[in-house]
Amino acid sequence: MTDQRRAVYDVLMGKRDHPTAVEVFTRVRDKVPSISLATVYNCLETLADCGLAKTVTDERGPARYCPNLDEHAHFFCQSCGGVSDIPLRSRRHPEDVWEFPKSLTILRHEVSFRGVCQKCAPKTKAAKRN
Amino acid sequence: MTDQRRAVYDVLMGKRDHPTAVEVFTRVRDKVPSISLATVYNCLETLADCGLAKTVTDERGPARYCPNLDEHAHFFCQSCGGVSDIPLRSRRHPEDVWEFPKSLTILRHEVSFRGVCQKCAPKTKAAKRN
DNA sequence: AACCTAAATAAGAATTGTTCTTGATATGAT
DNA sequence: ATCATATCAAGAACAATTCTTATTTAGGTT
Repeated sequence: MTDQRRAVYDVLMGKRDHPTAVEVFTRVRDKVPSISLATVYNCLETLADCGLAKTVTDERGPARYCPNLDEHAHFFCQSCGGVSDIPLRSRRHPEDVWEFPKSLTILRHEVSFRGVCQKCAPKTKAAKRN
Repeated sequence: MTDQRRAVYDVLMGKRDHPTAVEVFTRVRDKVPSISLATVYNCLETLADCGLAKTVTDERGPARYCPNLDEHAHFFCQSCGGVSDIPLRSRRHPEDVWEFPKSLTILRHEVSFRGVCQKCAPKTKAAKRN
């Protein structure tokens, strides 16, 4: 545990959103001004490997990092780019919906939903009228 | 519909796998030797926009293109990089498993599973013994 | 407390996959 | 045939990430 890792971890836990590596970088520089972006990438990867954070990707956009360790999916707003967590229903599993071939060993899954968030819904309707 | 789009479409339909843009490019050059990679990207994007193909992404790897238009998820083998389709159980929906906030308008979803395929399972076990 | 070794860091170059720019070509309506 | 619009090829540009190298640091051992 180094100063840099501690600072990256604190930044991630301090604000429960889904920052990119660059966003973490700008936030963490307040605490450790000398930190480099490469180190932020390294620290985030280390935290993810340790199970202290999750990596989230929206198509080909920058990777984002999520401090929520519960099993959950993600929602991406097409309009504002916002990301939010979607919880699993209790006692439900992806196997309830998808038919897994027995020959496959499933180790993890990543579920992403795309659409429009509440805040953006009015804008989108207005845009459709044009 | 141009020669290039037709050729890209034929290539995608001709082999039911999940090629990257570069793989499509090398296959399609047999038919249209003068085609450029940028045009392959354009054609694939056009096909995806028309609903004739789906775009599939595995974390930060290259985008892949899928000719299977049925609703399905994807499985990525961590060992060999292979991609396969996972069908939806009949009359099941993601809402059965995840608790969608009513405030969100869900337009589409993307579900990815990761693990080890049948072919790679023995190798992986052997590797674990080391 | 000084020393040692492996691991982590900073800085910037390099890489990867994709998108953009430009001028040339082709297509379809008039 | 002419013109407007869309597509194409070629390669430059771009964004996000990873790699390389030299330096620094953590943390265990004397």
